[in-house]
Formats: sequence, C-alpha cells, structure tokens
Amino acid sequence: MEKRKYNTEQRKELLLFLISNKNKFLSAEDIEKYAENEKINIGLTTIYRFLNSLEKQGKVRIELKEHTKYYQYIFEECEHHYHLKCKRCGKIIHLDCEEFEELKEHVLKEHGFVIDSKFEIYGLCEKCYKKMEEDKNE
Amino acid sequence: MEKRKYNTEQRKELLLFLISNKNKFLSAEDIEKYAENEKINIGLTTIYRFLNSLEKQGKVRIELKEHTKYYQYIFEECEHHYHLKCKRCGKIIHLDCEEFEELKEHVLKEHGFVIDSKFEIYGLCEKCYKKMEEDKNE
DNA sequence: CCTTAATTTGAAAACGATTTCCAAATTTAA
DNA sequence: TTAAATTTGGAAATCGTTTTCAAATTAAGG
Repeated sequence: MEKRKYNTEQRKELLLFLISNKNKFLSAEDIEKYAENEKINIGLTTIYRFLNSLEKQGKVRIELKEHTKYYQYIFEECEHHYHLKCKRCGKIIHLDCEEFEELKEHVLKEHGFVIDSKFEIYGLCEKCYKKMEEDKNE
Repeated sequence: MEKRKYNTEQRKELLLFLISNKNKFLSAEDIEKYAENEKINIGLTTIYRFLNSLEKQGKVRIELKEHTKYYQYIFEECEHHYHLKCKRCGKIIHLDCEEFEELKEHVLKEHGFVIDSKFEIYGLCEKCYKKMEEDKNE
C-alpha cells in the first residue's frame, strides 16, 4: 500500500473535498463525479488509493451499503463521548459514565472487539417513548 | 425475482443444508463446495437465486464481510440482538450477554432513555485492529 | 535550477462476487 | 400425457474495486 511520502495536487484536492463534506458519506464514484464537474484531474484509481490510505490511518468512517463503500472524514470533536440518539426527535444525550467504560472493557476482553471511542446508540428518549405509548391507544 | 412456484430438488437440498447449519454464516461459495462434496447437482446461479429469495422473505440473517455476503437461516428471531460491527471489514459479532442488559437498564434508570432492543456498536474487530496498528508503521 | 532517484499517477486489464441471459430441463396442472 | 409455466445452469455481463506498469510528478542533493 501507499506510503504517501509525496504530497500531490490530487491528494490535496481530495482531502479538501472530503473535509468540506465532513458530515456526508461519499463513495469513490461520488468523488469522481465531483472531480469531473470541477474539472479537477483525478483518476478513479487514485481516488481508491487515497481512500484506502485514509482508511488505514483511521481518518475516515466507513459504511458498507450493498457492495459499495462510503467514506466520511472524521473530525475528532470530543475524544471519548458516548451518545444516545433518539430515533424520533433526534435528541442526543451525551454520556460519560462508568457503565460505558465497563462495557467497553468487557467487549474487548470477552469478544476481542475495540469499540470506537465515540459511538452512538439509538433508541427513544423519555418524551418520545411516552408519546409512542400514547399513540398505541389511539 | 423468482416467484418460487415449483418445489425443486435443488431448493429442498439447499434448505436442508441451511437448516442443518442454522448457527453458521455461509457464503454462496461455501454452499457450492458442500454441494460439490456431497455430489449434489446445484449450480452457483441457483444458489444465489435461492439465497436472494430467502433474503426477500426475511428468512435469513445477513453478514457482509469485505465483499462477500454470508447467510444464516433464521430459526426463531431472538428478541434482543446486540451487534458489534467492524468498521473496517464489516464483520458482525452477535452478542447476548448480561453486560448489555445491565447497560440498557442503567441507561433507562439514569438517563431516561429506551435503547432499541436491537442495536449496533461500531469499532474494530481483533484482526482489523492489529492490521491497523501495523499499517500505522508504513 | 538541474539531475536523478523515489514515488505517484492513471488507463487498461484483472479480479471476485454476484447478476443476467437464454436455451434446455423440470415441474405442475389439466 | 401433454402443454404451459417455471426453474435451472453455464456462459457472458456487471459492478465496485485492485493490480499492473509505463509515464509523469515530486523531493532532495549537487
């Protein structure tokens, strides 16, 4: 794999594009189309190589949809933060408690899995849960 | 997609095989190899078609690893399913342990939040974590 | 600057898993 | 038993991605 010792125009452009889309998941094809539109000269091969290199460095989040990989540039906002995100209203509860650290430890020891230092768990906040219960009786 | 109106030898054989491996995730290739060994006459195309049809009917669980789909026949849907999903290779670890129930309880009591009975936590599996450590030195 | 060596690029070909095509085979219903 | 409907499977196509390799670019040292 690339050692990325030279800083090329292509990489600068790609990085800029990813950074300006930090909240979106993009496929290699998405990026190619953007480059085409902007008359930036970058081959698909180079895009794939660059994305792979970012992946290896842990600088992107990855989503697998069917048979296509989507990449999102990671901006390290808060270092270790666990979030509860309400599926219904979008409310986010930030957590930083003992229980989550314990869970992380357990998963590492028993399941050999390194949980992201930042992750989201989905569900319903109190308000929305109550609303949903009410709705059932309608 | 197939309407599956005729009940063929191939489908009976495939179903039997999946059922007798209900706790394993199998790829189309795995199934092809099995059929080869057992001198059962089934083409790869038919295997894919059958798996797709099961998928549409919701009769299999699916795991995406790298670029290959793995299928597991669903016997009974277990109520609480927690997953650890590797960001890098897509591997899914199925969990069903005490610690997760405790976490759920804690979040409900202390944070008033109802975690989905089925959820995914992202991170890196052992293999990919090691790879990533190695890659950093390139 | 200029030269050279190391690295990177990108078009084309390869790749691997999956899907599509289509003629032949099988199944069902009558 | 026959005919129509459906299914099969090999070959070719597809799709996203990776590899290959000659040409272009970059960095580093005269």
